[in-house]
Amino acid sequence: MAIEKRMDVVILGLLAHESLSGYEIKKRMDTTLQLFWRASFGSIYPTLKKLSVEDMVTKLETKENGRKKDIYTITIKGQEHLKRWLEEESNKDEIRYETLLKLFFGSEIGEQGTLKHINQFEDKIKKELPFIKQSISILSNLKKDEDAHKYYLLTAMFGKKVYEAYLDWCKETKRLLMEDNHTNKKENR
Amino acid sequence: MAIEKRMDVVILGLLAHESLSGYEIKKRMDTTLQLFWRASFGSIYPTLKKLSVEDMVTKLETKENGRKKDIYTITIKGQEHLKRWLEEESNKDEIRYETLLKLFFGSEIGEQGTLKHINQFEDKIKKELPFIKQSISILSNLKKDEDAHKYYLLTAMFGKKVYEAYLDWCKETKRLLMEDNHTNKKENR
DNA sequence: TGGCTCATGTAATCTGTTACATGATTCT
DNA sequence: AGAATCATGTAACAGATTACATGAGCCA
Repeated sequence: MAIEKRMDVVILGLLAHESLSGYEIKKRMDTTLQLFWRASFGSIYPTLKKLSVEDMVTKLETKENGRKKDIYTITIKGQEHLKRWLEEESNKDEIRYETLLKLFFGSEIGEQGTLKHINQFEDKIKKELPFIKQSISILSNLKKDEDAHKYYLLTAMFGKKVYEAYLDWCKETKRLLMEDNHTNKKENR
Repeated sequence: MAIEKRMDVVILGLLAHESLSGYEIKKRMDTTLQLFWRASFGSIYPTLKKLSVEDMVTKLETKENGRKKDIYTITIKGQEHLKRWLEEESNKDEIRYETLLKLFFGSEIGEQGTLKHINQFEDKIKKELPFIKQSISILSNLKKDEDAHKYYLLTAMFGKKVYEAYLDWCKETKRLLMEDNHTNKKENR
């Protein structure tokens, strides 16, 4: 495995804040954690079952207006497990940008193809950045209420910084490619 | 699988530039591509064999001063395969920072534990940044010689920008955590 | 009535890592 | 002589995705 997603601790981390169902956990992954951690149902439900067997969580079958739902709550043992992991040093940071890989091999498709990738990347980032900024303003107000929000804010700020660096790089890179292009044209005269 | 490493196209991309052995490919992964793409022998050799069967590459058993070595060369078919992938839009960009995940759950271990992670992260980045800068200065001089170097330079510049953004964020985040700490102390009096 | 979201789950499959095995050459 | 690097390879294993299956309630 490239880098594990440590489904056990991600789920425990979410449950440490509030009890949730598998479906709700998935929603968190698609929204709050979306920036740096995603997962599918095919890994969430089995992990929940595993955690249940290991007494890391307890399952409560509820019914909210006729609709049934399995709510999971973290146990002391689960909290300890989470804390142990949280206190370990991480050395598993990794970025994997397919865009970057394509750029690396850019000479195979030339300037035009490369520019297309950069523009696509730029568009995606520009579209996502407002959502991050919105999260930041919401979390800035909320952070006094609950300690956890302060930490959510830090990760959102990370996203903002990094995304802005991306945009910066896009601009600079495009200029660099254009310049070279211009120089080459002159030389070809 | 979270996100595929597309061993086929990475290897073809490297071979498009120069013929290499499996061992040398691994070295490229550990140095040049290290920033955003890594792989183990356990995936390189089987992929090489697969590509060979599919006529994407040809294998030449050589002997360099007594030491034998299997050099792989890309074929026309391989080049076409690579180009097809290069021209597709990528939508598989993903960062997975375990550090960030630990920060997200920071309220579970408190300020001190969180600061430790930030410092460890900062140290790692500070240690790696000089290497990126060095690559940039080398590639800046080389880029006139060979077209490919220009594109390598772009990815190195990406690394620099992002790493600098990380350091910026570390500084800001530490200040923010300290400030809050100070405020709380006053309130508790 | 049909489509969407809520809600849970599993089997097949894929992909890549880890760990091991083997052996030659070069450096100290 | 022994350690490190060069060099190739494979089997066991793990971890997660995809795709599918199922069913209930809500909205238009």
